[in-house]
Formats: sequence, structure tokens, C-alpha cells
Amino acid sequence: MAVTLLDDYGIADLTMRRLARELGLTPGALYWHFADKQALLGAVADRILATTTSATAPAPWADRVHAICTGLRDALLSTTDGAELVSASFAAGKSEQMAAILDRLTGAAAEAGIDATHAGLAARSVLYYVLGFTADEQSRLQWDAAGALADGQSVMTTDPNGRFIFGLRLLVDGMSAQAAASRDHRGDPGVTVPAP
Amino acid sequence: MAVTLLDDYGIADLTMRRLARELGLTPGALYWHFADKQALLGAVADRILATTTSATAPAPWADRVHAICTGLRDALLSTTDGAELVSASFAAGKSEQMAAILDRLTGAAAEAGIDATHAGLAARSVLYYVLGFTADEQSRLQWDAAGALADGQSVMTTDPNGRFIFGLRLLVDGMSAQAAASRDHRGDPGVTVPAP
DNA sequence: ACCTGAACACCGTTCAAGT
DNA sequence: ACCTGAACACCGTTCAAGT
Repeated sequence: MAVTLLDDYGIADLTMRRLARELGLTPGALYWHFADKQALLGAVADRILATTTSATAPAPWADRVHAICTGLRDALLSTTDGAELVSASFAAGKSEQMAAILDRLTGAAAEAGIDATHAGLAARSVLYYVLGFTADEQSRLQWDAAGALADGQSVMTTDPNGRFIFGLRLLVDGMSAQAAASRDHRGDPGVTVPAP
Repeated sequence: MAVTLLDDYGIADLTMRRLARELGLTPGALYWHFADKQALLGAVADRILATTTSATAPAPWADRVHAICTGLRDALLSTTDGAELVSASFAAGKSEQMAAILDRLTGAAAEAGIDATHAGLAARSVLYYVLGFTADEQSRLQWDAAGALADGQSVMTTDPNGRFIFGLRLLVDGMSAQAAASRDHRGDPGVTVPAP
């Protein structure tokens, strides 16, 4: 299975030739099952995310965003280089699971009160954050586990859960503010919460 | 020059061997100048961003964030696959220019009123957004220029500037809200702007 | 339907040796 | 100081041919 190979050796060693060898096949054999490497990686990404795609519980939108993003991060962290792989597959538009998650986040954004034109973008912004944060976190974790990183390493490694939800709240607060702005004077959502 | 090669053929063709050939050198020669390919790419990334690193004008923090991010996006869009390249170099910690931009954004976040522990994360979140958005935008632009994409393509390609600043405002609003929260009852920044 | 064999056109990196 | 020659250990992809 490709996922085991990924988990054991990382994304750099997840090559078509190596996977074929592990499966007792010839490299060319994989091209009967997948169009190219991108398609294969997309399938692996969707496998990693398979656990995440649970039901959309009928909760307030902010709670739903929180639940979706926490679940996504957990799934990414559960496998070696998971964040990097899913990030790449999402960027290439090769993950159906990520498309589904994007839809669910778009729904939450719309329910928050963001107009249809921008709800999708708000949802994407949330995903950029989750993928960026988790890829960062994971690379540090793995670098760390591999021996380096002297001691406490101070910031950026302590309390990753707290840091993650802080950043997530930044987006959620922004969505609230934006929704409020477009409610007040509709047609002109161009007003920012004023700086102190 | 590596940047010209990148601009003409894209990141996939920016290989050590190809670059060496273009320079009239042997592949091994590049390893006298750079430790490895990552270092070379980091240098190219910093070249692309060289124009951006202008002075930090003494403006309100939100305006500074806006200026920094707009300048960054312009620089990324100015070269083929610029966003993807810089994104990778930033993730690998190989771009000094991105480190400098991160510092400037951290300063802005601190000035917004976000405590020192979280200002860096807020700055990172902004960068995740700018890099994610622009990489998306650029891949669509290039796919488009390469012939595909039937017609108007509806959402996600129309008014990219407006969409970009909308998403950016999400983050800026979130920073304002978070700063306000930590001002009200310090020690507990865990309160969200309530949903409608 | 599913796979092999064999080829095509490449990669990044190292390192003795040259000038 | 800067570069070549030559090798090492790989890549992704295609495609006739086999079963």
C-alpha cells in the first residue's frame, strides 16, 4: 500500500519505481491504474483524508469551521509528510476530499453572512492557513524527531494546539467582521474594523 | 541567469543540469557556488523578491500590511511560477527576503495590539494566505494563457485584485478583533466576536 | 484486463583531477 | 579559486508484446 510506504519513508521516497518495487510490480504496471504520478498522489491524499469526511453536524458555523479544521489537521499530522502531500494535491486540484472540505467551509462562510461571491474565497483562505500552519508544524516535528533542534527551541514549537486555534480564530473573527460589514451597508463591504 | 531560465520555461525546467548547460558549464560547477539545489532556488527566490524590500514607511499598521502584501503579490506574479518557487523556499526556510517580510509583518501585528507570543503567528498566517492565494491565481493564469479554460470561467478568475484584498481584509479584521479581545480581558484572548 | 521488458530522456550530487 | 570528466544512483513515462 502506498500509504504505508509514505509513512515509513516520506514523500521524497514515494516514487513510482519504488512503489512498484514494494508491490512486486514493474513501474509501467502503475500506469494501467493511474494516469500519472499526480493522480496517484491525489489518491493517496484522499486516503489520508478519508477519516475526516464525517457528517456535517448541525452546529453554529464557527463551531463547524473549528471542527472541520481540527479534524483536517489531525489527519495531516497522522502520516509522515501528510501536510505537504495534501497541500500539493489540493493545489493541483487532484483531491476530491479537499474539494468536499472546501464546500463544507464555503457553506459555513455563507451561513456566517458572507455573500456568495466571497464565501468561497473565505473558505479557501481558511484552508491556506490550515495547510500552511500544519506543513510548518510537521516539518519542525520531523526535523526535531530526526535529532536536531537543541532544546526548548522557544517559540513556534511550544503549545502547537493553542497556536493553531489562535490563528484559526483570526480567520473566524475576520469572517464575523466581514459579515457584519456587508450587513450594515450592503454593496460596500469595503469597511474594515478600525485600528485603535 | 537563472531567473531568465525560470521565466522562460517554468520551475519544472529549472534543473541544475539545464541551468549549467544554459551557462555553458558542467553540472558539477554549480556545486562550487551553491550547497545544493535548495540553496540555488532560495537565491533565485530572493532575486525575485529583491524589488519588494523597500523602506517601511511610517503608516498605520493595517496600511503597512496592505502595502507589504500587495508588493509581495506583484513580485510573485512578475515571474513564471514565482509564487510556487517562493512558497517552497519559504517553507524550507531558504529565503532571507521572506524572513525580512515576516519580521515586518510581525512588527505590524505587534503594533496592532497582538501580544508578542502571537504576533509572529498572525504574520505567518498572512503569508500563508498571500502565498496560497497567489499560487492559485498564478496557476490559473498560466493554465489559461496556455490555451485551456473555455470562456469567462465564472468565479475565481474575475477581479483577482478585489478578491485578493477581500481575503487580506479577513486577516486584518481578525487581527483587529484579536487585539481588541486581548485588550479587554488580558490573559484570556479566547473570546470570539460572536456570530449573529 | 492486467502486466512485463525494454527503452527514452532525463535527474541531483560527488569528487578526483586539472588550470 | 573555479571548473571538467566521469561516474553513481536514481527518476517519470511510453508502449509493443505477452497471458
